[in-house]
Amino acid sequence: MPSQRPCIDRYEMLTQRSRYALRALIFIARSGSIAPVPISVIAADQKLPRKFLEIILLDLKNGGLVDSFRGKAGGYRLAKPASHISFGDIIRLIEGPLALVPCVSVSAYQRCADCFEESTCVIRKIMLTVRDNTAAILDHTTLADLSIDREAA
Amino acid sequence: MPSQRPCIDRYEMLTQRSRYALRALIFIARSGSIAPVPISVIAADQKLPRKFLEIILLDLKNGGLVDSFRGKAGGYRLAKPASHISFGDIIRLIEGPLALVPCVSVSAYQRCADCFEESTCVIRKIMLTVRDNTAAILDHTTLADLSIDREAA
DNA sequence: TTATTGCCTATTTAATTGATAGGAATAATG
DNA sequence: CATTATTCCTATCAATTAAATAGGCAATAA
Repeated sequence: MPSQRPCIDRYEMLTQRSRYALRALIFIARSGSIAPVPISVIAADQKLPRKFLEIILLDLKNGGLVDSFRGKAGGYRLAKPASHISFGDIIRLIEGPLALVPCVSVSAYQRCADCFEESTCVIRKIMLTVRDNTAAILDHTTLADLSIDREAA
Repeated sequence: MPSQRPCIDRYEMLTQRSRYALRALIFIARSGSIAPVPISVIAADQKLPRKFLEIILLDLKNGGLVDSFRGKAGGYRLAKPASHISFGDIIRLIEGPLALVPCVSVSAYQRCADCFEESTCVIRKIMLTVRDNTAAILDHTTLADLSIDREAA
């Protein structure tokens, strides 16, 4: 085992936050309910840590993906039609840009600190291709594509 | 330096380690030299922190991507033809699996801890598509595709 | 023998991740 | 009006990681 890399697990993967966000939103979308869904219901059904989920749903609210309602009979509801909320939207909001290097990010472009010549950088060229492909897939798939009947089909 | 993290807003991106590894290997490949390239030359040309680069090159050596030679006239050399070393090889070695969730990783598969039913998981379905596309791109591009004349073309 | 080079072990600093805790604000309802 | 079920806010925690630096050991060619 190399010195600074003791464990075998993975580091560049999606965080729990993002996975929880996806699961929560998919659950809300599938519930089809017009009434807001309380966090306790989401947490119980999806077996997610309730308090942690609170923070995530707050981010989703601040990001404009859900609306929330306080007090009794409160909860969370999609802020837009399910067909207008893509995986890309969710992941960009919770996780950050899809790009693997800052210089190919559309949502948060930044020149690499030690870049010599961006236009001829071969790393950039490949990472741009990867980003575009990833974005095409994630932006194309929405919460509406995941309804229960599609699932059964 | 205000921060140890040159890119402040993004977290799932490639680490510096991976970028440094790519740049070092590209430099070695482009040098075309049969004689091993000393780390001091790589670090100076690419402006990489020398001691940090040592650790990275050691990982690349242990991973079978470079051969190293000690002593005077020592240094590093590609362990295989450039056409046999892909971006995917390098990134998997230094960064980890390409997959965004463990359950779609080929090199390090692991069932998600709280997975209900892998076969019907819609998150998995999409992340598998992303992984396959990413892997296709990164595994298809090798260090031989980055020669200087190609660059100029 | 000596200069040059890679190799090894340890340490440092700052940040992030995942999570928990306690309470305040808000709203429906008896 | 009081109760109760909610979201919202602030703070904290432990563990892990990234990025880098430092110092010395080991090998090897000239």
